[in-house]
Amino acid sequence: MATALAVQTRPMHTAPRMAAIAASRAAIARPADATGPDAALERIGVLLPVRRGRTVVTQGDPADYVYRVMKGALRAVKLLGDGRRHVADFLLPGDFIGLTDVRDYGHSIEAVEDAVLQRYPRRSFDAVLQADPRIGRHFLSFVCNELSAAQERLLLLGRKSAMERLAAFLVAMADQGSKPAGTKDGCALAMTRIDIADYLGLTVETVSRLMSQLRSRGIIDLPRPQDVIFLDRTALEELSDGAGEEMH
Amino acid sequence: MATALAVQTRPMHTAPRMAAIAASRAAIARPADATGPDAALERIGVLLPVRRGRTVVTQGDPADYVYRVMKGALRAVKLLGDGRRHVADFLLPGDFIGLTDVRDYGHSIEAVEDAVLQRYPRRSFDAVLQADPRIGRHFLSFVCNELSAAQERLLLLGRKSAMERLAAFLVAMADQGSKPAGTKDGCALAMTRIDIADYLGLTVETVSRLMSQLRSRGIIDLPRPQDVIFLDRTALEELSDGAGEEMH
DNA sequence: CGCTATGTTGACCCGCGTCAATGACCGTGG
DNA sequence: CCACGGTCATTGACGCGGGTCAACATAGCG
Repeated sequence: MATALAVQTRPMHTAPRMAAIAASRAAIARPADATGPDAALERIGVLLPVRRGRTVVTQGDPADYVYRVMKGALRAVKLLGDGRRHVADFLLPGDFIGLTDVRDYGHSIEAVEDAVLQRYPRRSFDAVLQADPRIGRHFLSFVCNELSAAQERLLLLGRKSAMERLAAFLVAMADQGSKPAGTKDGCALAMTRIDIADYLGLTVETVSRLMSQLRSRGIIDLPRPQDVIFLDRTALEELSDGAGEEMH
Repeated sequence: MATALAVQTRPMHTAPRMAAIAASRAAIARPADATGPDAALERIGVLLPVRRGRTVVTQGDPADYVYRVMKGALRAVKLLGDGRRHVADFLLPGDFIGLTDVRDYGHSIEAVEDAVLQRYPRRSFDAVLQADPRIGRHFLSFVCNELSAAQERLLLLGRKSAMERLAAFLVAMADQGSKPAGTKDGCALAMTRIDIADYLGLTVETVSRLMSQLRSRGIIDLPRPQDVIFLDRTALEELSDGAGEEMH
């Protein structure tokens, strides 16, 4: 999905410290590619295993490192003072957890399941960007895709019903990788219902009820809570559109 | 699914968590500066006046141009097939439109009021980026800030009440420039209630009712629908936090 | 001048949140 | 091995915030 981005300039004298950010999933297993960021980054990175439930970075802490997800799944969480919780994103292999030209992390990052990260000191990361402008272009492209995805999510949170959100979520999860063992179509959800609810702007109860409803309507099967098997993907996709294709 | 992130929070007390609207406007009228993007872009751009209500680009059209807002205000709109409407962002002087590596525009861009844009052919724009890596780094920084703002807006749409959204919106609009003539604090709203509602994920009626409620509580004054005068900014800011500061 | 877009307000209602109870699963310790 | 406590998921009963529908006022504009 394309996106018209609105980007704002600011006076040049506040020179931005370069940094990395969020990137769309980049090919991790790709063979060494001198033009991509992979080769250059590998040299400055350290592998870091993370156990399920552990917090990698905390919202508000100084952003001294950039991370890249190699394996597993994590969540980016924001909290409000009264306990409300928002999952800004789920991070999967290839994603970057990083920084911008700002000093502090904007979210806490927690492991949804056991994960492996690669960690780059920010200084080194900046140096790599500095050394090769082409890498900067790659990241610009990545971040633009991130922004585009975030804006689709704004539409979802701002204008879609609970069922539309959940159906879209399930389809997206299925399209992006892990499926329940030995099934043709579906998704294996590493995260809990609470995480899903906080990601979709709903409550656990609503997510749970909608899952049950999808099952009773014969659209999905739920052998276990975390395994969703699609019995009727077309129906799911229609539900995610509100049964009306996006209009241009 | 989207992915990644880890961007920051805004320089805080000003315009807390309001999206892309806030932040420093670009120094458009600034004298030529050889190190910034302004000088290089000026040479390839053409001035383009746009009347209120006119559509500059249409969602789904090929993204052949990049625009920069020089004057006025525009909105980035997405539509769903059943008529639901979502305003992804308001674009103000200094903002860029169409900055993406994707082929098509993801939103329609319409003028909220008479505006002036500068238009750059994408080819030329890319060439400028190519020619000077520093400009690319500036844009990387800009897009990161955009992404960060979008993620604040995700929190707003996903987890905040109608009043919190409106209060945050008003404060952000006030912090970002135009005030009603001859007042100390407040904001002049170029957009309609419908635009505000579609931006905040609400309905016109709700926005209107909340405005009236703020007035009857003595927090704002509304001499005209589009002029909001702050009688008690502190109260507004507390409302925008849900009366509980963001927790880290 | 009407005509249409916009804003405000009221009455009603429904989707989803809230509160509560129950059961399944899981890791831990006796 | 089972007992036990904690987390997670599901389901029901109920209520409210905000959406829907409708009426009316106001303002810009041809």
